[in-house]
Amino acid sequence: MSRELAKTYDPKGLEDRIYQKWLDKKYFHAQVDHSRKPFTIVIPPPNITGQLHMGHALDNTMQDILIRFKRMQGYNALWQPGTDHASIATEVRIIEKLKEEGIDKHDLGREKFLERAWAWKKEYGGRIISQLKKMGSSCDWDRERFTMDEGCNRAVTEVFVKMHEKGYIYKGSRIINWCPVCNTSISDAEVEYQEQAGHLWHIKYPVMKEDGTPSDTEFLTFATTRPETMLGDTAVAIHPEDERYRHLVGKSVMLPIMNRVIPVVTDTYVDREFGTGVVKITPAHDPNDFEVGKRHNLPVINVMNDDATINENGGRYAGMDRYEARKAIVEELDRLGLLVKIEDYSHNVGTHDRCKTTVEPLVKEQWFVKMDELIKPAVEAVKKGEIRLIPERMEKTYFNWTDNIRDWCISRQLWWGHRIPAYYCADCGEVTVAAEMPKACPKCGCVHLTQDPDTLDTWFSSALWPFETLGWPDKTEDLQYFYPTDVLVTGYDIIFFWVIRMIFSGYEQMGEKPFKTVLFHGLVRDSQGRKMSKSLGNGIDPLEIIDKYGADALRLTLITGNAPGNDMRFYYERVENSRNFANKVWNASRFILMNMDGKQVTEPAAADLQPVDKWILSRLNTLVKDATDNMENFELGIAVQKVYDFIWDEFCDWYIEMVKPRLYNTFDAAGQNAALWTLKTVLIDALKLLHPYMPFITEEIFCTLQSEEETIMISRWPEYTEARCFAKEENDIETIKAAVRGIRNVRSEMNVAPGRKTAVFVVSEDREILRTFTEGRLFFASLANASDVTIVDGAGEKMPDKVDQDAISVVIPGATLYIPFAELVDIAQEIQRLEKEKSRLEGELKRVNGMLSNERFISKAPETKIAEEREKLEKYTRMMEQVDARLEKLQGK
RNA sequence: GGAAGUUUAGCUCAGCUGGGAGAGCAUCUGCCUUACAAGCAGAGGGUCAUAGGUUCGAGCCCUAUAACUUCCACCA
Repeated sequence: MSRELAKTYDPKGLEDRIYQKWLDKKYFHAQVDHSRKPFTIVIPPPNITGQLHMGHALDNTMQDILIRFKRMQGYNALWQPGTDHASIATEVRIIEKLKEEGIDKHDLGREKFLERAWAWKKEYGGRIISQLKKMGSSCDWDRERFTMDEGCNRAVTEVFVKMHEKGYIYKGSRIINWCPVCNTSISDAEVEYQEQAGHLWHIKYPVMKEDGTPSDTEFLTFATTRPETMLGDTAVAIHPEDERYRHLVGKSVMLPIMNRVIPVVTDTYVDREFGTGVVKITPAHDPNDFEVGKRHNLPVINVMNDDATINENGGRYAGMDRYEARKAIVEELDRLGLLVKIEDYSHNVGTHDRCKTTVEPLVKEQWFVKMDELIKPAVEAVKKGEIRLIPERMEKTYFNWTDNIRDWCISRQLWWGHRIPAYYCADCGEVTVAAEMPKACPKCGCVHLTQDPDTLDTWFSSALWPFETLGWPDKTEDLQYFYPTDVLVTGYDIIFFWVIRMIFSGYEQMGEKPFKTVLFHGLVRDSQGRKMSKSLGNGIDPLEIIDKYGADALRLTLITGNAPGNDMRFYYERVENSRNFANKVWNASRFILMNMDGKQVTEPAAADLQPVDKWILSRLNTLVKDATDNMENFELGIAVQKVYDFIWDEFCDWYIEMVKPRLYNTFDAAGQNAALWTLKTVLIDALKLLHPYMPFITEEIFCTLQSEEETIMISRWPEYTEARCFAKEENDIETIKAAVRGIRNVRSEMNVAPGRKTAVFVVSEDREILRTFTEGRLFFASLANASDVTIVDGAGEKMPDKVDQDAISVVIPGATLYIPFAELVDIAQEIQRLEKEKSRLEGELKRVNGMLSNERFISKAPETKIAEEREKLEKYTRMMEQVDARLEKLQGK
């Protein structure tokens, strides 16, 4: 590769080229290697219907950072990719598409429908993958899996059969959530409650008299939000201790319209305080009523069809839609004089999270997973810290769900998905659960067997993802080596759907946790804090951002300034800033390359390294330690912020500027070499630290800089070393920086034209400080815009009188700087400036003295802290003396 | 009804185990200084929501309050 970089940073063209190179070189591929430690992440498989959105972008950026970091640290890093068939989401999309063509799913038939689905998968399944590649994701694409591939199918069947044998999976008639639009049952987790404005209808039923006829005068009044369900009422309930209704215990009421006599039952479920303290009981259409019905052996009368129209049990309302029926029934009750009143009422209505249709609780026969036993190891694991959730507070959410867990309804009346491996005998009705269809009914021996038409909840297969992708149910070497995985990165919004289910499945099937750590991130919202959604049209397409600013800039934007589990807002300004940073890195590198041009840069002798070189090497060394520590603790945003600050502030704005005079001094070859070597060394390590966050630009620069190296992505992660701790040099350079800042400050304050250079006198009694300035004289002069720097030993030499009188002075720790401005100096103003500095120092001294004179501080604070404060006291005292001396001189004039 | 989170500069947010309040953007001043105007140098701007408490010391820990957000439950 050439040793040149284009003049301006342009991610376009560069990123695709580099990604292709990585693919060609198989850098992402991981295989079992017992000489190295594995580090594994399985991707949350994106839906095949999906398009890359900001959530994916964030999720995958985080995973890629971790994987690249660990890979560089020498781990055998595997990022296992794949996609999810997304049963219901995909099926809904295909139905929509068929509808456009005027085709009904049922007319098409199951087989043809599945053909369409697989064609869909073929067409769109790869789209999201290519989009993930645009992000720079270093997944092992050779291992790409799909939740409905042959291996996953086997895993699903195996788990179903095994859990059925153990009694964890059963079929039962229970009240479930039904989506009348998608025409399927859904799990509790898929129900989303929405507050809706509705009504509370107060209705009365006539009490039955002794003679078996309904009373004209005695009624029981209650309130309901769903009057249409009265068609299925099989009782009216009151609280057993409710004095108001004691006389009605054991009696019956007449259910109007249906003209059915139904009992008055007593049940503690009834809240005496709410409404009239009377509840109508519809066991077939309300989960609570279902329970009441069971307790009192009430009949369950289902009055609704699957499409939420009233069925034949609803008498003359049969065939009517649920909301039409509601209206008509209320009207009829009104005509009958049984409608007492209508109140406005706002309440929560369960809707299907996919289509937002109001779900209908229905009694149906479905397959369930029994949760009480299965969940135990999953609870223990998090309690004992065997699985760590980040941030920790997610544990509360986790336990809130596990503590109130109910059996999981896993059967769906859908076609796209894993078909339930249960077979029914047409002759004797025997149910056989087996991996394959039995040749004959094991009970009656006949051959009239049919498979259950239902498929499984899409999360049933995702729950097995961490081990099925590594070869389970076979005992593969991969599984042995890469499982359990290390980190799961995902949004907190699917903790119930996915995280918990993976955990109990891992323990149940593997006898081992699926991952050690779960790293949660929040939602990426728009700049106004709203969720990005199609209906609002406020979504920002990551691909557009990549096209305009580059994947590196997008990645950096998503990972900075955000704590785990917190939502973030997306701003274009922030992407611009990230892009600007990339440009900064690019240009600094270009500068270094330009200066290296034609020169052989070699490791300098220790003596050739100047304090500035040691300073930046030492600062880098500290950065390596801090950033690595942060990354080990999953504090990715903090880590990269430190790298950012180091590169932009310390390296570019200070070190490069400090080193320029030496680079331009062609007479000192050794000094030049030391400077170039330091520049290059620091840049390379900084690039490495940045690589996981901004993989493309760092690769491009690294390879240009190190023409003999093929890639940065498997280069060695920098390590902290005592050999590069230079505390003294760090201190010295900080002093010079303080001097530079001080001078720039007064120059700016006094509006000195940048073109006007001035002499600077540095006066100190401290030999070390004198030496520091002597060694750094050249760059100090350049940074301070000085025409000439005179270093004066305050202990021996004397300042030239003229300078002393007409100069501005700046006090820094250990030294006083004089800048003779002649005509610009206004003594009164100068005194004022020094007085200001004096009062600042007084404040500091007051604080430090306050602490040090506090006996309790001295006796209780750690010694290092006390020593630190004593040093400050010393420093400020000296500075105060310097200011005082200067003031005395000026005022005495 | 239960729980969690948030409250820090004009805006959006960091602040990791308690030890002198930070960034980006925005604002103001001056600079096209031979890597970078996608830049450089300088400046202004904060009772860290409120009230208590613990501590030598609190943005950080504890208690209460307020506002906003989210999740869970679903009293018809």
